[in-house]
Order: sequence, then C-alpha cells, then structure tokens
Amino acid sequence: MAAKRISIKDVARHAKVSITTVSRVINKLPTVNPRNIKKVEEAVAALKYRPNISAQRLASGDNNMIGLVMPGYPGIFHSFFAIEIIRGVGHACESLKLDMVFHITDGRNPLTANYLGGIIFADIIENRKQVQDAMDENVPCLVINNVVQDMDVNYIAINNVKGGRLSAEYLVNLGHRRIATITGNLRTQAGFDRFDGFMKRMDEMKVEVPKEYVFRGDYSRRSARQAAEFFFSMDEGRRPTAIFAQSDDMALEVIAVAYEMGIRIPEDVSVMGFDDNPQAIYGPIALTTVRQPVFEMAEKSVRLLHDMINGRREGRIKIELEPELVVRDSCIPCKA
Amino acid sequence: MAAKRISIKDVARHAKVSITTVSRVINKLPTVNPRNIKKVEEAVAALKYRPNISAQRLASGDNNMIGLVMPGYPGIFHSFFAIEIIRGVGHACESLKLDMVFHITDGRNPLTANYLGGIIFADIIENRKQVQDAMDENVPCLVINNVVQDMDVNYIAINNVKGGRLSAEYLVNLGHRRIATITGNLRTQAGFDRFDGFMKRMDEMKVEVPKEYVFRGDYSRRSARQAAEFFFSMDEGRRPTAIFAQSDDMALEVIAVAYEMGIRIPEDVSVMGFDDNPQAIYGPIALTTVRQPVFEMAEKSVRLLHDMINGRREGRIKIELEPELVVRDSCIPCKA
DNA sequence: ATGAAAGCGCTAACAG
DNA sequence: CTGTTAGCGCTTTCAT
Repeated sequence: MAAKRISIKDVARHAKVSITTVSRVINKLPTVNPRNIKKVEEAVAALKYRPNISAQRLASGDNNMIGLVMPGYPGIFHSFFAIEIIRGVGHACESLKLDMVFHITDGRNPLTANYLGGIIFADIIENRKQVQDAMDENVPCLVINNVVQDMDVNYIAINNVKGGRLSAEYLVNLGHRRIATITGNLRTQAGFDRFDGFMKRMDEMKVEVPKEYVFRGDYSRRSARQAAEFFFSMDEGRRPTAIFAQSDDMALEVIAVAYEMGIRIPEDVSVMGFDDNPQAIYGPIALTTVRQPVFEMAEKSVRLLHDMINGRREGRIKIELEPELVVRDSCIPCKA
Repeated sequence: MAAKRISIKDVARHAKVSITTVSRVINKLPTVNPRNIKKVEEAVAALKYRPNISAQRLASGDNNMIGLVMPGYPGIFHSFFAIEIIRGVGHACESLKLDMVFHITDGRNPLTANYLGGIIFADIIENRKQVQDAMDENVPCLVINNVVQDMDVNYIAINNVKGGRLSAEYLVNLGHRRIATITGNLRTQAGFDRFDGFMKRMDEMKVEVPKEYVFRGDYSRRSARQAAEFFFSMDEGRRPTAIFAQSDDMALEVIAVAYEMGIRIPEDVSVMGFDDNPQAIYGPIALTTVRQPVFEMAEKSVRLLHDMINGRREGRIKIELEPELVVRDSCIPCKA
C-alpha cells in the first residue's frame, strides 16, 4: 500500500546533516546552529516529512495519547452530560496537543489501554474493573463525575447532593409544599445523589414528600412524559405545585406536556430542571435550573491527567465541584 | 513514573523460550507447540505482560488506529447527526478492535495524523485541506456525509436531495398547496441539498413556494422557534397548511410553539421533519419524517476504511445511501 | 554545535 | 516447531 514513507534519514541526507541534528530540530532542542535549522526545515518541507509517532514513542518512552472511556448504556449519547464531556475533553486535548482515544465500553472487554499515557473514565457503572486494571498497570487514571470511596483512585466530580439540596431549598423557600420530583437514572451515582440531596433537604425543612410525588425516571424524555401525565392528571387539591425534574431535558418535556394539557407554567405549576443545558433558555419560558460545570470538569480532568503523566503531580486527586442555582422564569412563588 | 515495564524479554525468560516464540503466541501464529503456548500464556499472566503497541506498530508497520475528524462549529455537538456518527464509528471500532482517535477541528491546524491507519472525515466544512494533506501522505481516507465532486476522494453520503424531494412529494400528494419550510444550515452540503431537492420537486409538481414560506434556519431550536412564530402569526388565509422542518429537532420545536399558540398539530397544520430522531416518536404526536441512516453510514464507513487499510479494496468508493419516508401522525391531508 | 552509535520492544525473514 | 538476527524510525548518551 502506502508508498515508501519518508524517514528521518531521507531528511538528513537531503539537508546534509546527521539524523541527530534533524531530530534536534524536530524536537526544538536549543543546541542547533541556525543555519542547520533552516536547512532541515527546508528539507522537511520539500520532502513533506512527518515523524513516525510510533517510533518517537518507542524511543522516547513518552506518550501523549489519552483515553476517554465511557459506559455505553442506552441513551447516554443523547444526554447533555456525555456530549459535554466529549466536547470538554476534546477541546482540552486539542489545545494541549494530546490525542484522544475514545472508547465506548460495556465493561466486559478488558480494555487494552497500556499504550495510553493516561485514561479518563467518564462515569463508571459496570466497568470498575477496568479502572483497577489500569491502575495495576501503572497507567495514570482519573475518574470523572463519580466520587469513589472504595478505591484509591483519583476523581473529579460534581457535588450532586448539594445540587439536589439547592433545588429543594429554593422551591420550599418559594412557598411550595407540594413538590414532586422526577429522578434520573438512580443506578448512576449522579442520579442517586441528586435525589438523595433533594430528599434530605426536604426532610430537614420539614416538608413531606409522599411516595406518589416521586417518579423514578431514567433521564429519557419518555419517562418525563409519563411522569408529567401522571402528576398533571391528579385533581387540583393533590396536584403538585412544583416539579423538580432532575435533568433539563426532562424538565422541558414536562413543560411540553403541560402545554398540551392546558396547564400553565409557571402560573399553575413551577418547574425546575438540572444541568443548565443551553437548550432550556429558549422554548416557551426560560428554565430555572441547577448548573453543573460538566464542560469545565472535563477540561480540567485533561489538564490534571496531563500533569500526572508528566510527573508534575503526586498524591491523590479528589475534587468536588460545586453546582450552582440558576434562577430564570419557570418557578414562581406558590399561590396556594 | 511508571515502574519498569515488563517486556517481551521478561516473558521469554520466565517461560524459558525465545522472544520469537512469545511473539508468535501473542500474535496467535499457528506454528507453536501447545506446551509452549501454555508456558508463555502462564508467564504473560504471571507477569501481567502487555505488549507495547508502539513497538508492535513500528516493527510490523501496520496500524489499527483510525481517526474521526469532526468540524467543531457551534452546535454540532448537540445535533443528532454528530452523536449518531460518534456512536456508529465507536461501535464499529469496538467490534473490529480498532482504536478510534477523535479530533475536533476548525480546519486551521494541520492535523498530524500520519500515525493513523486511516481517517474518517465526518462532514467537511472548512477543513478540505486536511483531507488533501492526508491523501498526499498516503493515508487512507473516507469522507462521510458529503458528496465530493472536486476532489478525488472516497466518500459515503446520504442522498439529501432525494430526501428533500420525498418530503415535497408527500406533502403535495396529501393535497397541501401552502407548504412552508425551515431550512437547516445551508452552508453544509446536507442542509443545502435538502432544501434544493425540496424546492426542485415542488417546482416539478407546480406548487409555488413564495419567499415568505422559506425560513433560513440553522438546525437550532431557536431558529425553528422564530420561524414557527413567524408562520403561525400569519392570518388564516396565508398561513401555511404544512411545514417541512429540515431536522426533527426543529420540527419538535415547531410543534411546541404550536401548542403554546393554541394551534393544533396536525389538524390545523401538518408538520414534517427530517432525520428520524427517536426523540420524535414520543412527544404529543409521533412525527412524520424522512429517515437518514446516519448510524449505519458511520458503521459502514469504518468497515470500508478497514478494508482499505488492509488493502482489501482498491479504487474509489463513492456511495450514496437512500433516505426513506417515515409516515407517522403529524401530517394529514389538507382540508382547505 | 554536531555526529556515531546504542538501544526502545517488537516482528519477520531465515536457518535449522 | 523454534531460535538467531536484522531491522522498524526515532531519541539519547557520549565523544568530538
């Protein structure tokens, strides 16, 4: 196939210097005569030479590829979360000149990733073993979006418990007492924590949340629709005056269902989301929500990993980022 | 950092065979004595040996990494298209045991990708030069979602003109004569072709499309909302009886706006989308749309590229996949 | 400032 | 069936 590739030798010959000098120019080492630099650069241009990265890596031992491993459960790719992670990691890699190797995993396959300089695990569901393996192989690792207690691993996560609390607090302070919620996927840590924080804070504030006000969703619009239809078909006296949907996407669906059923948002029911998905700014009313800095988390994870790979960082990284209330128009004080 | 890595030599020593034999076992070459296979496998397990992929590549010359290059224009990551591409390519790579290196590009940086076995360009906007470069460097390339006429390059695309035609035809055959459309981003080929096919077929069928019925959107929900508000505020006699939104996402927004404004879909206005986004099956009414097989296209592209890399395929690949009408509930015969 | 030479870890003839 | 040996293309001492 590929016509004979041009190697460093060809460049050296063309520039009439040794391959060592060529190597120095490529790696921008300071100890090269300007004249030679110029000659080499010309040769590189003329021959369209590109160093063979495998050889560079083999010889130098270092490695600027990082892996992004994501669980492949259904729906994840349509979630705001996944997209933001990919964007964030991709962006940071681009600016740090790292290569990003993307892996979708179901946790079964062993993930032969030893040729990677480091690995970012975006959430870990069924693939904890892969994390352990990578650590055993001495590959720098970082888990994103998961507070990991039972493994000695680096992580950077978002304080979802806090997020849930923020939401409960805000709604109660607006005077609401009949507050329903639609959970995300409770098998994910983020989903569980959001819910947990919400319930705990409600309890602290002495507002009861009856069972029928808790709908177990899974982040899909479909589940949100079911939930909304269920809540809105309750009779006036029982119907919640506020709904906390634990993702913006679900909140948007709740609003859509409301319009279909002739229920006004926020006059009849306040709706609150979670994510700060830009989609939720347009639409009939701007959504009040809890912002979680996913993109920033993703970017930061790359920077941290990069430091680890280069030995610029020792010890465990355990970071929790704070979510933040974003007040817009979809929640108003309770009139009841 | 990384503790001394275990090399093939260590394994050979441990198993008391030559490194060649170890190599043979690793590569599953048939000519090895079962006893030795066993010994080597045990040594590999005991030492947790993992071959160094850079060395393998350097020595063998082949390469199972493929690049996925995507233009990074705003919004692309929230589009159904991008997600499906990533999913499709990721999935195919997983099953073919290829590694996927993901690149977001703005077309500026030269994309040093010569260490890749092949590259998939997902749509090309401002980065045609990168394609040319890759070809110059003899790297197998495949462009997705773009019919490329002016460059001798492989592509696999979707016949969007046909898709636009399908939609025009269906709506006209339902008796509609006042048909409006919201275009996607016309700077993308897919967006332009969709629009072009629609207009041509309308013309062929002798149905005029006045300027005010054409809204130049950009695939964003926001643009769809603007368009819908514009169309729906026309007075009865001029208001379109059908709207062709050139993405499902936009169609969904049109429907949302309709509900907010008290316009019934499809009784008052028929709405048609484009994509076959599964999101559009739920919601108030199942959306009639044009299906474009993006996931399949992405998967197929990996398979084709894989064949090219292995020399199992010669000559240019120029494939156009056919879109297909998906009739659901959002379009009904015109009553006017 | 420059070059010669010794590997990096692995594969692939080539002998045996 | 197995081992010896010569590279793959590059980086990195170590002299010069």
